[in-house]
Formats: sequence, C-alpha cells, structure tokens
Amino acid sequence: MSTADEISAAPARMADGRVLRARGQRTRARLLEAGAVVLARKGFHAARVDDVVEAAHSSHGTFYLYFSSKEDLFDQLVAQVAGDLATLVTEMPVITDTDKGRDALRQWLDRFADLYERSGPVIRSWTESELSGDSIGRHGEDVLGAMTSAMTRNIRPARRARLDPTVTGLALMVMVERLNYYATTRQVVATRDELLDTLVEVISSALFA
Amino acid sequence: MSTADEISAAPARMADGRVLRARGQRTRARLLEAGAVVLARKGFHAARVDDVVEAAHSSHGTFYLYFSSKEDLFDQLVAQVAGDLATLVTEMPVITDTDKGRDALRQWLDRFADLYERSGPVIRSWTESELSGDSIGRHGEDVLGAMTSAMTRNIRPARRARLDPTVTGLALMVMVERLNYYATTRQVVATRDELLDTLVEVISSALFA
Amino acid sequence: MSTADEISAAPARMADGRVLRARGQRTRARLLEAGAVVLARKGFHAARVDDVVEAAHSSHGTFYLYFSSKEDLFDQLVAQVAGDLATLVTEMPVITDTDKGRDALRQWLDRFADLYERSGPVIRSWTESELSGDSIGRHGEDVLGAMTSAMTRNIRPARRARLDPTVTGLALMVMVERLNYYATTRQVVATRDELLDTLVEVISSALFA
Amino acid sequence: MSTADEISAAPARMADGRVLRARGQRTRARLLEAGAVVLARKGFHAARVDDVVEAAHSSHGTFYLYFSSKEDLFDQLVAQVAGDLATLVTEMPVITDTDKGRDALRQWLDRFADLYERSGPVIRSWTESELSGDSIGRHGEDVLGAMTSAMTRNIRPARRARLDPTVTGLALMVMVERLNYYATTRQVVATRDELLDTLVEVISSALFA
DNA sequence: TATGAATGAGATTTCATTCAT
DNA sequence: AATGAATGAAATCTCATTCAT
Repeated sequence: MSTADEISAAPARMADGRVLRARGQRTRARLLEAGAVVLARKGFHAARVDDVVEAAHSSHGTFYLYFSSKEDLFDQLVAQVAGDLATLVTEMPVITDTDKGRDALRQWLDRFADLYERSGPVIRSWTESELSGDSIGRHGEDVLGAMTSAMTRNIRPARRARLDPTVTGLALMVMVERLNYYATTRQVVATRDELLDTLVEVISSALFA
Repeated sequence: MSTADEISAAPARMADGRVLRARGQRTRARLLEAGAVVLARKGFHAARVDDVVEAAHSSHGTFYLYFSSKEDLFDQLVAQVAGDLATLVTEMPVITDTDKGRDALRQWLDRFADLYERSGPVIRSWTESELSGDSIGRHGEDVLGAMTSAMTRNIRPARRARLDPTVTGLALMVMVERLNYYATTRQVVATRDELLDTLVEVISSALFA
Repeated sequence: MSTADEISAAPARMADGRVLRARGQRTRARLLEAGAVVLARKGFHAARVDDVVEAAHSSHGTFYLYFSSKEDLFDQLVAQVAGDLATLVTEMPVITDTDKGRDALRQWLDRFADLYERSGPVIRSWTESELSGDSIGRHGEDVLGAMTSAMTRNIRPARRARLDPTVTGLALMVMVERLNYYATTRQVVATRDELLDTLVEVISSALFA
Repeated sequence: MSTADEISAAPARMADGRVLRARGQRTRARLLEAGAVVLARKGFHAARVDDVVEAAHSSHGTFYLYFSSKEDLFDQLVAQVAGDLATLVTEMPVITDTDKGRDALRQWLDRFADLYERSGPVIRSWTESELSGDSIGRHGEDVLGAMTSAMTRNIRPARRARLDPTVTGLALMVMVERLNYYATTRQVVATRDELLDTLVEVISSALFA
C-alpha cells in the first residue's frame, strides 16, 4: 500500500476547502494528470496554465476552482510523488555482502526505477526550482535527505572505517538518482538490467570492497 | 592555460559584430560577471535582464549592445565554462590501481572541485534548462558526454567484464558532479578532503574491487 | 405599517416571473438578508455573489433562480429601503418655531435615525454607485430629491427671505443624512440624544434665527 | 503656496524609487492627470488601467513603470489632494459674529468650493472606498477628522452651552462637503453665490443664534 | 427547487526587447 | 558607447453567469 493510495483516499478538496463530488474529483484528477504531462514536456517555469487546461480539455476558470495558483498545482503533484518516494525509502533493505543482500538491493533499485520512470519529470522539477527558492523546491531537500539517511542507516556491516557514512550514502544516492535521470530522459542507451547491474555492483563494491 | 583565456584572447565583439575598444571590453566583462552572479542567485528562468543590468550598474540599452538576447548572455557564460571543463576533461589521468594512480585521480578531482566551486551555478543552469529545450541546455549534454567518455577511456586496466564501461563511467561521473553540487550549494557539510576521499574510494572500489 | 410590508405583501417571484411557494419565499428572504449583510461589510462593488450565497448557505444556481443578476438583488434591497424612506418622508412634520414643532421634528429625526441604523449600509451603497452610473444609483437621487422637497415644503413660516429654500433644504437634509452616516459607522462617538439635539438645534437656528 | 506645490517640488520617482528625468516626469504627470479624469468618470472600482493608459496615450508597460498598481496611482492622487486639503484646513479662520468674521468664513468656503470643483472626484472616491477597506480609504478619515477639529477649534465665541462642539463641528463640516458634492456633480442647480450664502447663513445661525 | 461544477470574457501585471537622445 | 524611457505580447487570475443533474 503506497502513500499515494493513502493520499488519494483522503477526500480531495477545492482551493477553498470544500469537499468534492464525483465529477469534481474527476476534473481535478484530469488537471493533475495534465499538469504532470506538461511539466514533463516543458518544466516548471515554461509550463503555462494555458497548456495545462488545454491538455485537460478544461478552462482557466475551472483550473482556479481546484488550485489556487500554478504553483499550487505543482506543489500538489510534488506532494503526491514525495509521498510515494518517502514510502519507498522507508522500505529500503539493509545492504549486506551476501547474494541475498544484493538481491534485495537490486529489487529495491528496480522499484525505484519504476517510480522514476513514472514520476521522473516531477522529481526533476524539484531540482529546477530549488535554485529559485520556489515553494516547490522545498519538498526536494527533505526527500533527498531522507533517502540519504535511509541509505546511511542501511549500510550496517562492513565499512572501511575511514569514510564518513553520510557523505558516502549521499554519493551513492545521487548516483542512483542521476543515473535514472539520464536513463529515463536521454543519452544513455542502457537496458533496465544494465542499469541495475551497474548500480548494484558499484554500491556493493563501495561498501564491501 | 585554460580555454577561458583562449576564448577571451579572441577579440570580444558587440552584438552587431563590431570589435570592442577598451571601455567596451570592461562593460561587457561587468555584464558577464553580473550575469554569473544573478544566475547563481536565481537560476536561468527567474533571472531578469533587469537584475543583471542593475548588478552591473548598467542599463537595458547597454545590455543589448553586447548581447543579442538574454539567452545570448548565458550562452556566452556557458561557453566560457564549457571550455574550461573541456580542457580539464582532456587532462583526466588514466585511473590505475596504484597509489600513484589514486593520487593522480585525487588531484584531478581536486581541480574539478575548484572549477565547480567557481562555476557551479553556470554548470547547474545547464541542467535546469535541459528540460525546456533552451539553447543553453545543449552545451550540457556534450560536456557530460565528453566527461563520460573520458572517464570510460581512462578505465583501462581491471574491470570485471560484466559491466558496460559506458554506463559505469556515466554513473561515476554523475556522482562526481552531483556530490560537488550538494557540497557547493547546501546540505552536505563536508570538507574538501572528505569529499575527495569519498570519491576516490568509491571510484577505486568500483573499478578495482 | 412600513412600505417594506406592503412590498412583501405583493407576491415575490422568481427571476423568470413565476410566483413562489413557501420554501421559495424563505430561500429568497435568506438571500436578501445575506445580501444586506455583505453589502454592509464590503460595499456594492466588492460584494461577490459568492459571498452572498455562502452567507445564505445557498448556491450560485439558487441565486439566479431568484435574481436575474447581482445588480437585481441589490436593486430589490434598495427598493425595500427606498419604500420605507419614502413613507417616512411623507410623514415629515411642518417645522415651526415652537416647542411643539421642535418636538415633532425631533421625533421624526429619531425615526430617521432608527431607519438609518437598520438600513444605513443599503442607503450608503447608493452613494457609492452613483458615480459609476449603475442602476442601483438611480434610486438614490429620487429619494434624496424627495427628502429635500419634503424639507423645503415643511419650512413654511419664518425664513429670512434672502436664501433659496431648496438649497437650504438640501443643505439641512444632507447634514442629517451624513451625520447619521458618521454616527452609524465610525468616528463620531455620540449618543442618540446628542445627535438629535445637535440636529434639532442647527435646523431650528438655520430656519428661525 | 499650497502643499501640492511642495509635493511636486519633491522629485517624482519610479515605482522602484529611481529619480526621474524630464521626459519621465511628463509621462508620469500625464498618467496622473488621466487617472483623475477616469476616476471622475467611472469611480475607483470601475476604473480600468486600460482606460487610464488610453487617456494618457501611453501603454500598460509604461503605467507599471511609474505605479506599482492601480491602487498606487489613486493613492498618489489622493495624497496630492489630501495635502491641498490639509493646507486649506489649517487656514480656516476663526468664526466670529461680525461682518468681518462672516466675510472671512465666506472667503474660506469659496476656496473650499474651488478645491472641490477641481478635486471633487478624487475626494469622493475616498468615500467610495471607505467601505471596502481599501488603502485608498484610509486617507479620508484623517482629513475629515482634521477638518472637523479645525471647525471645532474655530468656533470660539458664542456657543449656547448645551451642544457638543465636536458633533456640531462635524455636522456643519459634512454639510459643507456634501453640499459642494451635490453642487459639483448634479441635481442642485445653484450658483456659487447661492451656495456660499446658504452655508455662511446656516453656519452663522447655528453658532450665534 | 436546489446545487455543485464549468465557463470565458476581461482585468491586472510582467518583462524581453526596441527607441530616442 | 551609454542610457532612461517606452512598448506590447503574453501570462496569471477573477468572477458573474450558465449548465447539468
């Protein structure tokens, strides 16, 4: 059960807080979906409310019925994904120097790749907006922080004493994120298997060499 | 001798192509410098021509004397850094499993960190603009590609056959870039030494475990 | 018997003219009441249909069942008050320079103050909308005109010939209206007695000095 | 020397605070003038930035160069008039029961009528916006308060003890303001002389009867 | 009769770029 | 070579009114 489910289980509301009927739910969902698509295509700053409502076959007026601003839409989008990601992070396995440990890690990375494939654009828009101090950027840091400390936490057994576990955890985490980024979007032409093999190998080597 | 020098050795010109006198050189330099500062503070999309000319104690009219558009300014900024980076990349040492090899790698990473500290904001703005298809984004891919193939090229000796060297090279390269990113901008509180130690260790382990 | 009663004695209708059943009557009354409250709080231009239906615990759809437009609501509100005011005006006593005359004037001003206390916001919204040529503004002029000519009419006996009775009547009338305005809404901290004493005194002096 | 002069003697600035050159001064003045005209014709809420820039033969962009918002324009307009009015108020004469006193009062009312003729629309827009709590409304209360206490202050000699001087002062003040209002805008067809005669007479009677 | 949802015309505001001096 | 002023296309957002159930 992912957090996304839990979130969508809570009744969606209008910008002014009223609870929605079925039709409203659908319209709001259509706008969110369209928002994700436009975000993927153009990024946060270049995305126009116009693009979103057109993609959703809706209107400006309707848009502002459900979201108080363009930023609000993307905030809600990010909140969804952040929830999914947070859940995934809590489920990261302890990484051990065994076939079983390697397998657990590989499976977790597979799920991460799945999530990234679905929600990558939203995740990437965090980075984009971190610079400009947009509210949307604030989510990102927490999540990456959470991912890093999860990684750090799960690096139990062997660790050649000299390195700072936090820095190492961060290094590995950003590698995972960015490699997925390049895999999802562009240049790297690599199969999912190659991706996972490489990540498992590098992480394992780093931790248990 | 950095590429930046070479570039600035070519005579700077106005937007309409005329070669500059001394005063013009200074004005143009002031605008570029101001552009870098604003880019660092706000990112590409949020940066306003107004911010730049104010920071440079100049005016809109003057701005368009030297740059044909806002994008042009940042392109020129990126071109500078891209040159520096390209030069650095050509000088990446072959990575070997010896103290000497490790040392050479460490020194190279140190230079990379220096460059990143100076020009990180510009480098990061590549990422930001990749999504939106801005011309500024086009530089980024080339450079990261060059870095990756350099890394790939220099992974000569031991490499347990099963992994794709390109994917591994990319994985390590993005780790280097992003870790510098987090070190330069925010959360990770790590000394330069910790940073370098971690990177050297993870790269070595990955290649020679 | 106030004009308001007479008006509401005529069967209330929907926007499309159909006569109302009991439930409709109640809904319409709720909307009118809410309209008065919102008008008092925000004034005509700033009042939103949204505010009104929320205050009435009703909906947009329902609103347009009873009123053809936002303007229509306020027109009907004004019509109510205008009726009350017209009635009051016809009952203005002849002003004489006797204790009895003074007393009659004082009682009439007291009734005016009562009305103003109840319906001041609606009365004031006339003024607001006079400028912009809204239909709502048209009522105001008639009523003030009626009040003035009533005052003029009732200034029978002494009047030192040199002044135009209409102008004098208007001057006194606007003084009455505005003083009530400032008493009802804000700054002047004066008791009802002080208010009435002042008005009776100034009017009497002006007429019989 | 009126406050208006003093104000316009201080160098006008752009919305961001920079001092203006001659051309800028003229453009800003044109916009203010156009603002006054539009305000007169339509009132604050109905006035469109569009109307203002068209009347000033300017553009939206230019408008926002000089005023940070539509409200800001009208605030500056009100500030001008408020200054004029404040100055006038400080110059109100002591009202005495002599021909000389009457004359001084009449002259002062004449100047008031002049000011009202010029700036009436702006003055009236205070009233309009008082209800809605706009910033523009805040000026009004202060000024009316000042006028009232000036009037109160200048009612030196005879005053039949029973009335509150503040309430009386207010009553007379609002009469002056509103009578000018009706004279300037509409219905009352009265010459300036009739207006002044009536006001002088009523005020004198009220104070010295 | 009642209502939540949808609409779109129109308002304000921003900002890269051009103009005139 | 430099600059302050002007521009207008395009973006965001509001809200009276209509629709569909």
